[in-house]
Amino acid sequence: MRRTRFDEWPCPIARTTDLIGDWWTPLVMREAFLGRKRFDDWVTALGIPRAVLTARLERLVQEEMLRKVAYEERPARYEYKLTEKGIAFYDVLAAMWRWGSDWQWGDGEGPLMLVDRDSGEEVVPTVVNEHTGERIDVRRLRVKTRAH
Amino acid sequence: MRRTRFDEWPCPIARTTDLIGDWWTPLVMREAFLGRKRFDDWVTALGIPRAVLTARLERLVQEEMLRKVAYEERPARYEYKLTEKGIAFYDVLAAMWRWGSDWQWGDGEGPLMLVDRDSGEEVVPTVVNEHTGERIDVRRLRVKTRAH
DNA sequence: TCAGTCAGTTCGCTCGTTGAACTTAGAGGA
DNA sequence: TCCTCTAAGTTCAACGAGCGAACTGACTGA
Repeated sequence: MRRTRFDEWPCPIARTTDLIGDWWTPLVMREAFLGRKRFDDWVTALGIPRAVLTARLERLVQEEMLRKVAYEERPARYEYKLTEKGIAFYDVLAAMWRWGSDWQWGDGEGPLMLVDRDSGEEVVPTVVNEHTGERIDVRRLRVKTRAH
Repeated sequence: MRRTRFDEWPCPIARTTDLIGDWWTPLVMREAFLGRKRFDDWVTALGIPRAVLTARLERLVQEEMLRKVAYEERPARYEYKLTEKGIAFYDVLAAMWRWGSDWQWGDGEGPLMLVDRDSGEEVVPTVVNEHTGERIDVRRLRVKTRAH
């Protein structure tokens, strides 16, 4: 049977899960942020099967996270550019980066760090409440239907 | 063939992808944050196939995001409690929540909101640099190996 | 005795992922 | 002319994973 789809569920976590629950997809986006634009860039960098990459890129284009642009006409050659929606997705990767660095290494610190390209200072992603600037305490949270 | 594993890759995004790339897993965690503790709670709330839930709970226990605790001896009955690592994972779900709310609905605003249990005020997750409190600009980022 | 609860397991079916080979359209060199 | 190379895919067989439904085992309560 077909995998249960979540992309019409009325919950933002469910819809996002539907997208990144496709195996490889977050890594395809990670590579896009590292500047990969072409089919073989991803194949080489990730070792992703070509048929899978075809499917993932198609989905990401359809979701308007990437835009497929011809950079050569004869023969037809394409590259994939991040859209505004795709760029915004970096926040999700940054949260994964932080949690993964904190908790997925035995000694409590991952081997890689993010730094500012100019100043060289470390950038440490953290999730806060936009209104207060404070970290979010799940135990004080409730879900509410937005009035329309 | 076996799905390519990312859980030993030296990148926090890859390792986190390996975990949440398992179909259903982020939703299992979402339900844990809503207070689900027992096997049939998840089956009822999500409609997840029982065999899949068994596999997901096993993985989450092995990853130490949930702890399996007997709440009854005869017959043996278990519940699953969030650990510190599991609670920390909320940040990833919050980032997914925010991005999903902003971008996965046509009109730019999801149907649900997070509010403070006491004050009733809206809580809007956002990802910032912990050192500056400012949003992260991907174009100014570089990845660096941590010196050990 | 019989229905109900809970936490799973088992099963047959289908879908998705994998690695390798192949395709198509052109460029550049001997 | 022929050969090799590049880029962006497509095709294919094998196999692992997800699907729904039915079943199990240990108990409880009517």
